[in-house]
Amino acid sequence: MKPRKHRRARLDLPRIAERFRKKARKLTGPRRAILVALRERGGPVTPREIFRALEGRCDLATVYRSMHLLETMGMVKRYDFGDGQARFELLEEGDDGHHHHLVCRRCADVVEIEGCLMSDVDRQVAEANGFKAVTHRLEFFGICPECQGSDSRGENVTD
Amino acid sequence: MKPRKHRRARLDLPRIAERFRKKARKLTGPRRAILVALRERGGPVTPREIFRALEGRCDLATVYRSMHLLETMGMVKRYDFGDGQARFELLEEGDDGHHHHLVCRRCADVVEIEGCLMSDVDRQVAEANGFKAVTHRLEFFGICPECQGSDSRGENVTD
DNA sequence: GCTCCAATTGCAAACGATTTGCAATTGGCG
DNA sequence: CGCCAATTGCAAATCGTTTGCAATTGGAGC
Repeated sequence: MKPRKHRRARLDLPRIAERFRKKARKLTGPRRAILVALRERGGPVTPREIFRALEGRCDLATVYRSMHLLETMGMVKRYDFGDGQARFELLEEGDDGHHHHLVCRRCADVVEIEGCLMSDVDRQVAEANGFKAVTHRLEFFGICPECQGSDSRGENVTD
Repeated sequence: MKPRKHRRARLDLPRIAERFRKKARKLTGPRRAILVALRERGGPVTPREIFRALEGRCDLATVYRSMHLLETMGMVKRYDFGDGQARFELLEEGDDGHHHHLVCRRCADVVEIEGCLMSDVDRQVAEANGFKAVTHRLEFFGICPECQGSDSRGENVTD
């Protein structure tokens, strides 16, 4: 069995209900289910995957709407692996989710890269170009250990 | 007038025709026009922008098909700024196009960042995780000098 | 220059991810 | 327990991109 690749954020429902209440939002059945599904996975998940995991307990449109809400509430972070679908990762409260991923081009398996290797590059880039509020988007792509043996073509995640 | 932000690759038509011929491809009117449009811009362009620049001289589907072809021929490089549309940049022969961009979140203006600041990070990431053939995708986002004065909300390119 | 045929194109329909309008449903505060 | 704004499901709409197909066109060979 492979080692766990993603930590599973706690799901402090009372605290979450609290955060919803503060914004006059409801902690509904579908939303609760989505949060659970997100925690189950730990890593980045596509809306469709969440939808499938929910087995009819919630509509796909609702998943999308919920992801938007959770994103604005800072409860999930959106990632883009360049394959045309968004991915969302549950965040611990207070975590800004700034880290990067290493994605297998064959099996789409995702490894979390610890720590942002680019701490001050944003600042350098900002200064060098007169920009403000510079952030970046960085993801790595490669072939994972399991896929290195298998012969060339598989599903391609990106590039 | 703003300084030019992107170098304009030469358009050595005879040489290009040569490269097409070698692959039994035709250097057609639409393709020639697309190449010219790409050179005009210099920087990353969306298929739709190319289409508009061509003013009916070629269908949008043809633009897409051409971009695929040019990409496989190594004549353009595809970039993803996370706003749901692809961008393509004309490459000089021999250039692998590996550089990054700084995109204004307000006006979508793009500045080229010289040199890849991540020369050996790919290798480090590969080794640390047992992956092979690791590459990365990195783009910066911020607010450009021109947009820093204008008050908050404008069109949002990403994030 | 002219022929011929594979490569290419335009057009319209198909697609897949995501968004939205709307009427029916539902949390949660009073 | 009731009310009402927030939310949901469903279907239709959007948007970027791809594809099927019949008509068109480069360019290699004559």
